[in-house]
Amino acid sequence: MDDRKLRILAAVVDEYVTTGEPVGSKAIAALPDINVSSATIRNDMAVLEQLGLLEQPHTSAGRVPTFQGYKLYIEKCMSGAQLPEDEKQRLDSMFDGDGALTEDGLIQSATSALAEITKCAAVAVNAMPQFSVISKVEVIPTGKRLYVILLITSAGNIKNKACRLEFDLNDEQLQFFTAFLTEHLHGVSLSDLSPEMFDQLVTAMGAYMATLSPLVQGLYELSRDMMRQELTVNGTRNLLTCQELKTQDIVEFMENQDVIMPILNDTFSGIHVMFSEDARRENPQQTFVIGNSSMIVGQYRKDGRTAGRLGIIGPMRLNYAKVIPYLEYFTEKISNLISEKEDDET
Amino acid sequence: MDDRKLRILAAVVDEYVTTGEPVGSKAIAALPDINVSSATIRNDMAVLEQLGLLEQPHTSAGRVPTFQGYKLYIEKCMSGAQLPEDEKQRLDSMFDGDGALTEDGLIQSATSALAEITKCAAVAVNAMPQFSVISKVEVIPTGKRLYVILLITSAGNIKNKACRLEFDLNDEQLQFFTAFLTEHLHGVSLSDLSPEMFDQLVTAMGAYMATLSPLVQGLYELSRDMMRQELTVNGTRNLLTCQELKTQDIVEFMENQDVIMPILNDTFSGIHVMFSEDARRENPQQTFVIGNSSMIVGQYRKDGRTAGRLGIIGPMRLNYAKVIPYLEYFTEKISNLISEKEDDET
DNA sequence: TGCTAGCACTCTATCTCTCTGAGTGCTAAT
DNA sequence: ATTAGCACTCAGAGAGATAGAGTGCTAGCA
Repeated sequence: MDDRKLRILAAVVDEYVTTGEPVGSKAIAALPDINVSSATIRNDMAVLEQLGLLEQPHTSAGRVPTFQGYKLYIEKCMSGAQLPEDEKQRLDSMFDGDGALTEDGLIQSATSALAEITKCAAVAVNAMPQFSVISKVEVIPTGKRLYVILLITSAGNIKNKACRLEFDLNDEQLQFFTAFLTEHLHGVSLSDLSPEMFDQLVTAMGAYMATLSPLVQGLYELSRDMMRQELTVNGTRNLLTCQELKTQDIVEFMENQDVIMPILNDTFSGIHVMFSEDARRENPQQTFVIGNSSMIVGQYRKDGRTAGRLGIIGPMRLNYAKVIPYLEYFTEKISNLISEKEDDET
Repeated sequence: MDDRKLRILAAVVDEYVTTGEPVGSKAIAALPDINVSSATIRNDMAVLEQLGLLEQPHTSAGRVPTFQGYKLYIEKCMSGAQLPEDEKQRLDSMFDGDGALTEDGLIQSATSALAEITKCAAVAVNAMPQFSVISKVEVIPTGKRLYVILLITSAGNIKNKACRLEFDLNDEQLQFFTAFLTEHLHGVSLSDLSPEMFDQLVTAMGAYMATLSPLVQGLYELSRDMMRQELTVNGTRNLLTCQELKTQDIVEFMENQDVIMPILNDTFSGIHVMFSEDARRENPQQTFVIGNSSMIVGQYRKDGRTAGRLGIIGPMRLNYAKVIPYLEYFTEKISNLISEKEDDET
């Protein structure tokens, strides 16, 4: 695999990515940094095709990269692609405005910005929040027999849930319950909460059991709610405009977005590019719903530990050299912003 | 407009709705309850066409209803269409399960069920919540310089927001602030909250002003958040499978769902059917983004007063006789369930 | 040995032409 | 008022024909 062949591969990818048409030998010969004739290029292309890096839609058409071609391109031809400095600044200013942004908010803006910029779908999941612990449980009366349970974790997640009881609680009961919950749940990891544990809680309440068990039930549901990994998807509609993706597939993905969860969770460190063809070969039960698509995943960290993943789903024909730096930027940015916060708090 | 012509119109609509093909005179003559020859039907159809109720895609094709044809059909030919009793029961059981369902939850299940059943997009908005009043404001310390504001309205809406202060509050400050807020805000209608009012609040706090103003700011944002009418849209993807709707239009709608808000808010009482062609004629700045579509809107009530609207957006070629009873059912069901709750509470 | 010019060949996309059949409108008969 | 019959229209499918982009191969050149 000499240098010229790599340059030709890169040229085919670049050209195809921008035009969407199969690339012929003449078009490549016309490029300024290629100084051989089209015949030579034809020979090289034939070799690249034998290596499985290029393919022809039909005999008399130009060449198109295969997913292996893209892989090699990403690996060898675009190392160190960077976001221009002014673009970085433009994006930075987008985040400057609101210092009080929550992690959810950051993920929302990042995915929607990524989707907008790349014209792809952008996805994110938080890491399994099993290690965060309960930092506060509060029960607040809000109306006749109506109570709100407030659950707050060390990771700063807040959720509430309304509960209706059979009877009103008096102050003593309320105080007992709040104290009871704080005693038993403060500092407990979400992953340690089990139905059994809640059963034990209910029995441990003794005389209050009957009255308060709906609240415990509510609390259990709330904790389950918090345990759930949240999948954020933005810009799926962008995919509808790519002709190389089947509308059918996109609709299927819209209807059943969760199928990408295992893929997102499996990814190793760094930026990872996957292709649907590839995935289908390794793992016949199609987790990758959309044919001819690729998925690029990176992770964001909170104080050095993976806190979630951010990715792009788009057609295989994608401007990787442009898109990957953006993804790198956003994961880095989110990591900084949420870690900064944590610093700030402790 | 004699009875036979109406029957022919109905037959064309029914046939076209099921097959999607223009309907010819022979097809109608073959129907059991039509006992005239195809030539007679041709004559009648020509009249219906002159009246603007039917049209031909091209000279040698069958007839297709115009939106005015659908209108007349809905008005004259399908009065009293009802949901079969067993279907009602099936749906009833869907709601039976969870008595603790919130209004939001009900809207979610109703729109997704409607979307599923009708294969259209289902939409809902709550009525402007300007009349609900604040029933509780709470400030809860949750970490170093970190506070959660909890806002609850008489309508049972609960929202929280995290706020970070410059300094920690001591107990006295916290108590003062809670009492202060309760005094000034309890029973105040959301629509009366204005930036000016919050400014006054801040100045009225006197010495506490500097410390607490971020909380007041947070509270203001929270109240704005609650004032927002929430648009729920479900099943837009269903529209992608209708060939008579342009993908382009659907994508535009997905990107900018809010444009239907004014339409939803304008509707009068009862079930209302609107057609994009119609709307475009009356109101050239296209609020109805999707061409060839129709929108059916009904309202749900809470204790007799309109509490929100529920609607379906689909192609003009829609089985109105099937869909409208479903919409009626769901609006009625939601009205009952949320009103029941209100009874229960007061 | 590596590169290039030239040429015959392949194959898709596009255009035109024709043909078929569904459906109509009109007229004359019942 | 209804119907049978007939000529007419027009979209859509199918069949060639054509153009042009791109290839592989061969022979010649540095």
